[in-house]
Amino acid sequence: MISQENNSVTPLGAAAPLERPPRPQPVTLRQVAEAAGVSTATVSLVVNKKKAARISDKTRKRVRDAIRDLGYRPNAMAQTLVSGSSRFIGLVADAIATTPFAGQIIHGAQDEAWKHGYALLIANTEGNRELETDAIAMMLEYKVRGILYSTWFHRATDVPASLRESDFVLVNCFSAESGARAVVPDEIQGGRSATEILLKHGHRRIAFINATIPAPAKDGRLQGYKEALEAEGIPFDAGLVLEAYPDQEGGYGATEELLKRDVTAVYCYNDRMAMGLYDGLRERGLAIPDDIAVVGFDNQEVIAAHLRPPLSTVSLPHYELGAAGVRMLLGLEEAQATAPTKIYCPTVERNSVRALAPA
Amino acid sequence: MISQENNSVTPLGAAAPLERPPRPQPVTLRQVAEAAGVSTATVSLVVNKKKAARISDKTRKRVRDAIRDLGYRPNAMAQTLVSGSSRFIGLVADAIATTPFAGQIIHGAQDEAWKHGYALLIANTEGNRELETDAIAMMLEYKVRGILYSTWFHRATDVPASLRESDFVLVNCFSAESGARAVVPDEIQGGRSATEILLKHGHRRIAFINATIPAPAKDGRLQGYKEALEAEGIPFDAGLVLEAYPDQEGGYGATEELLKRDVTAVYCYNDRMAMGLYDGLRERGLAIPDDIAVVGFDNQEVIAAHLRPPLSTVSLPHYELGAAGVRMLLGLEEAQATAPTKIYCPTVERNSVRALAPA
DNA sequence: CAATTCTGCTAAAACGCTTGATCAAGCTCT
DNA sequence: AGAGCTTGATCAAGCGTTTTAGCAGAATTG
Repeated sequence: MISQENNSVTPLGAAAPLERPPRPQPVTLRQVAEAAGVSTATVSLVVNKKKAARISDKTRKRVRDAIRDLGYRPNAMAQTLVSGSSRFIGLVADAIATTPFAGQIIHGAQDEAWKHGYALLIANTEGNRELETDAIAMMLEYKVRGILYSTWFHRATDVPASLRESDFVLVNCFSAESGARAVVPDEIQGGRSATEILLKHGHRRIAFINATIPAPAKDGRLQGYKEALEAEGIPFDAGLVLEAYPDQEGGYGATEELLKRDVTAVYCYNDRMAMGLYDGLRERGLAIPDDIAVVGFDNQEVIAAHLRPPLSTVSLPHYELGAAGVRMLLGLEEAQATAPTKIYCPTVERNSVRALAPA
Repeated sequence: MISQENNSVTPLGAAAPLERPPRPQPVTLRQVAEAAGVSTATVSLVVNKKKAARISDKTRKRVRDAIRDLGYRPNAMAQTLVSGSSRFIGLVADAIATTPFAGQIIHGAQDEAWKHGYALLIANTEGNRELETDAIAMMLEYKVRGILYSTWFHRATDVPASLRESDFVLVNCFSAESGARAVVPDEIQGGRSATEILLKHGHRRIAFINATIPAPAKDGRLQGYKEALEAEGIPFDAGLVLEAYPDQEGGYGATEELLKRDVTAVYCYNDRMAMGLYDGLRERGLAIPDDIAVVGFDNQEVIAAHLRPPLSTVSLPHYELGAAGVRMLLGLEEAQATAPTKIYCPTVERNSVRALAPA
């Protein structure tokens, strides 16, 4: 039995639950109109700063005062009802927190949306198809201006049927079929850039530790590597391409094989592999960048910027992906009819590469 | 002057911009009612599965068929207008993408909100006070059920005035003044747990590398360390507490000092410092966990799980923070009147700690 | 000075939905 | 047979805005 001592009127005891006072009903347009002694139409006109409207300065001021005094806030729901479409953009993501990647897409989308007066409505589906359908339904019911459908790693996807009931843009993924607008990172250019970092420091024998798992990134980054070599007139040597699982353990495990290749530099499929490789190299007494230069891919800040030495890498432009997705959705940026729009992957140079001393 | 060639009816050239066909007006309740030959009231009743309503099975079916045929979706804005309060919960964050932390708060909040039929409306303020005010205003206009105000690291904050116009809960931060509900990680317990990992493996001389910058975490984690030692009857030795900037470089730089202390184990303020420390230790030829045991704090997956050896640490429960925030907002979980509600920080044991061989 | 144009403001419909009040039938009781 | 239920459905008001058409009076014009 709970003691009855808590019946005291204002319990100030340590564990007393917070009493939330009921909120007053929000102030409406009508109340403002009454307070200012004008019609609701007038108030609306003032609130929305309609240029065309003819309202005397006197009235205008009275209305504004009333608004301030009452603390009026327009009811966006009512506005939306009238206008037919909300100032929402929906973002459905398959993994919000697994990596910082999705966070950056959200961030970019949110900033850009905000810039154009839109708010972001997000839903996390964890890859669950049913959740996804529900999430899209919810967004549709809220009459979103459009939906950004995003994945945390670059891949092909199929477009859920209900997505077609709204405007939508695929972000960080694409669909083979029908003209769905999409924006993805330019993996090929990224791979080229990564390789070029090494090239421009004089390296000629450059290994590439690719991922084992199939993905657009796997193909694109390899292709970029080839293009960069070719541009320098270096023949592609398939023997210099290794494959490993794209994480720290994979990079670590590839060390042995790598060293057999007698290269002066390595380009890793991603930063996590580079991190593992650092360990492998160090265990064998090899110094970065003096004994071997390393570049990664992804620019995962927590890792790349703080490795010893800091890792040169190529950025996956997730923020830009989100922002570009929004622009495309709003029709501010044109989509290509035939293929996903590719976003540039910028180079980030740190200290894991050094000019090769002439032999 | 733009060339007129684009006037061709359907440009099919490779770079032709995608023509978006105008969307048909969404189907309304009224249209469904007409199609089914009933009143809108009836349709509303069956859509909302009102138990009390008396609708014959025949009618019910006709309505449902019409709904399906027309592809009707309720207009949530209209519903909200009527009901007065939306199914939105707002989340304002000061840094969505800087760390994975905010992502996890969002994730937890979104999952929990969804579970109760709410959608998450998010805004990123980047710490900008003006943006913050705008974001909150927007949420108020959308008549959110309440607002979660979150910070990416645990700290004191002051509550923006406009926040008080709505229900709100502070997440990962707290306010000294007035009874604002808040939920924060239990830093003390976390510090205790971290130390206990070491203790239970037989370590007695345990160093603590604390942060230099003041924060609830700094005090709490230290206090937890003291409590754990005390519980084991080990006198606190201030000489075993170092301080460094809480990142990789800080941890690396602390190595030297640490080794002068002649300890068998270290507890680092966070995983990033531990990562730096790994490098420092390795450079000096010391092996983890054999020569020295290490535990971190935060459980930053990308780092902790993939260091060599994987790092034992304590989790910062960001997901739970977000989820608990939502529950508290919805009144499903009681807030304490006097202090922020503290969320448990779970231990994550990996391989950076080994039982100390008896001397 | 009458005709016209401006100026400042309002009335009222519409947006899509919910819900309490109401109603017409068909039943079941005495 | 009439009173009283029950059943199945409709009516209509109202939620808080926006916006078009229109109106009264003042100012300008010829």
